[in-house]
Amino acid sequence: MEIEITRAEKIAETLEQLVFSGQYKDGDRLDEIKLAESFNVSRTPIREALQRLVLSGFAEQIPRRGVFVRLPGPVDLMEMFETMAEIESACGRLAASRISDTGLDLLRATNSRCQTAVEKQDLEGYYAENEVFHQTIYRGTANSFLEKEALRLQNRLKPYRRTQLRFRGRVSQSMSEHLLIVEALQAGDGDAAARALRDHVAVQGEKFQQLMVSLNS
Amino acid sequence: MEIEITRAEKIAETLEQLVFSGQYKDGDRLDEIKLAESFNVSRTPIREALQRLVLSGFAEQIPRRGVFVRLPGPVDLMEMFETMAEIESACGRLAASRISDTGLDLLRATNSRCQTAVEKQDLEGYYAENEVFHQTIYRGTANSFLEKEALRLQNRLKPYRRTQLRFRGRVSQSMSEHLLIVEALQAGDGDAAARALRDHVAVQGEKFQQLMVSLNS
DNA sequence: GTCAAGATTTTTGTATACAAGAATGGACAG
DNA sequence: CTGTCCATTCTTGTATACAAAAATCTTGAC
Repeated sequence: MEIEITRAEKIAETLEQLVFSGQYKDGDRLDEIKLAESFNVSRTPIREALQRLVLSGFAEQIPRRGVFVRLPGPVDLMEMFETMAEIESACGRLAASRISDTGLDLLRATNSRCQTAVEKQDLEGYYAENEVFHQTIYRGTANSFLEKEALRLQNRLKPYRRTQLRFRGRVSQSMSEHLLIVEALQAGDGDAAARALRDHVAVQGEKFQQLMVSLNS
Repeated sequence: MEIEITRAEKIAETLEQLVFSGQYKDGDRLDEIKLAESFNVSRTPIREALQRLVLSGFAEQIPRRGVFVRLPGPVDLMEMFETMAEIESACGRLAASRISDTGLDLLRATNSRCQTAVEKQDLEGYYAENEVFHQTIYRGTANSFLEKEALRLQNRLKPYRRTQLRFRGRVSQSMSEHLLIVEALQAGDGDAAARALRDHVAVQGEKFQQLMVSLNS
């Protein structure tokens, strides 16, 4: 973790969390003055934080009008899940021929911690370990640029990934998919790893879509 | 093209161009005061523009120290080319089953304009049409999020893509690769399109690497 | 009562002022 | 002559002031 000194960065992070946590609704205007008051700072660091939100895609700026939160709609989310599936697939392909033995060990260890969390019904633990599992694969690509891109998208989708786990049996299915992924990586089979990861993530999108449909009916 | 009203945005774009065009060297400090003077504005819009550069990855900010241009080194570029290859590959896979007939027509038309440019030895024309060719495939994914990501990376790599064309025979090879891609998309063969596009872009990275090596010797 | 045009207020974008940390340079000890 | 410590200067980060554009409100005509 980097140490962040400036107030603007702290504010940006806090604002991201606020938008993440659903404090704001889509289209809400992020009032510079009110934010400045609530953070007890001037408008300057607030404006810098807002810029960060806009550049990260969490908000939209309309010149001379203000900054408005832009929460992804169902279509956006499906597109993002699909993109994530492809990126993770690419990570799998590259990692298959590059991941180190310690990386594989870490993968297996994380996976068993995942399993333990499942048995304990510890959903929070599962989320955390699952994230590490995927991050280990990103790292395994030995491509720090791709790794960063993957991390960015993973973070962006984080609030929506949990929804899939509401489906009965999804967690255990997910675990067996993890095993498939590990095997493919271990065997150095890039195509298999790519396929396994694409399917694994794509399922999340499909589950998410199912949820959307069911909520609309 | 969006209309951009604020000075900060204009400045950000100009600064990006300046960094692109090699006006600055890696590690150069972007002096707020000097920039403000040269743009005839105050530090405020300059700071906003610098933030944009940092968020786009063109520069790095060290708190209380300043903003420094961060040009990608050979390793960074190889990683970016590799990532681009995977993203284009994903675009090909998705576009194969989704691209419209008009999209395919556009692809073929662009390709023949590419060919014309080659015959005319019009490198600039070739660059432009080649870009459109790939952008048409991005569009064909019917996934605007992925399309945007692909465009972002394409833009980021633009200054470095041309280097590959210095190699004898590369242009004609590239054209035949394009044909392969169009055929796969037309046939709706996702795997073939993915493979063809991955290889097509990966070659660029390899050629780039060759160039790097030859320059270092 | 409704709508429109103008005045007022509010808000964003920019400039400037100020505070605090970092870089620089010089004095002094060794 | 060299290295260290302190003072000065410079730069960034933040606050405030001002300008311009948008939003809102008021007033008056119909």
